Amino acid sequence: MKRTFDCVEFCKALSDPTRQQILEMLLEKEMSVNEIVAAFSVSQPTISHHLELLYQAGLVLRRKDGKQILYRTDDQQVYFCCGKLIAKFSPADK
Amino acid sequence: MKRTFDCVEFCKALSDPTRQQILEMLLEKEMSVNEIVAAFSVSQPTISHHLELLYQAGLVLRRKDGKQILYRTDDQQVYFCCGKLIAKFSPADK
DNA sequence: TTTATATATAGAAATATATCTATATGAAAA
DNA sequence: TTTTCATATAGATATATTTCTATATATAAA
Repeated sequence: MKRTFDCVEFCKALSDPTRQQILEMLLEKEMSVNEIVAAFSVSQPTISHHLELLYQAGLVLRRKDGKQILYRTDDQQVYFCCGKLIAKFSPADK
Repeated sequence: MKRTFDCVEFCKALSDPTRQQILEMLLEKEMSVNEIVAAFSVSQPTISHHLELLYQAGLVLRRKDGKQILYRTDDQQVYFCCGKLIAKFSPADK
């Protein structure tokens, strides 16, 4: 599977507490936007904005299911990115 | 060695290209502020600001040497933080 | 001591980000 | 079809971040 990696984009995607929580939630289960909204105290457009950002960074996957859009964390990609991060800043890997 | 870890603060510290470059440079060698400034095209106060941010995040160490302040990456801490990040978002660790 | 050098801090300006309300879009149900 | 529901987009606002210039501080050299 071909993957791209932009280390700054990856870290920016994780540099907000709401996005980190979303990503963590979506590790466990696929959820619709409304379900995610229900778990936070910010508006639906704000959640959609965070989801779009995570999607652009390649950290979540999404699919349409009727009226809903279901999101889930791309845990393989997240793992891949964490590996790249370690490789960049801990090359010796003590 | 006791360490603290704030996953959002860690990612924020890495969410800027200049700071990532600084951190990478300081993996290899200890450098004074002026030496770091010389490697970039931004002002000395801007570099000092980034260094302070990295320092507050615990990612660099510093010591005084005469008139100069020498900075270096705390590679143990960076490695520790990367580990925490993986643990948070890739708990299964496939 | 005065002067020069290295770094930090203060304050302002420009840019980016997070958030909101209002509305558009698109799909399913009535 | 029309209505309803789920999500996205547009546009505005508030806040945070990055950057600058000017200046303070602290150390070493003259």
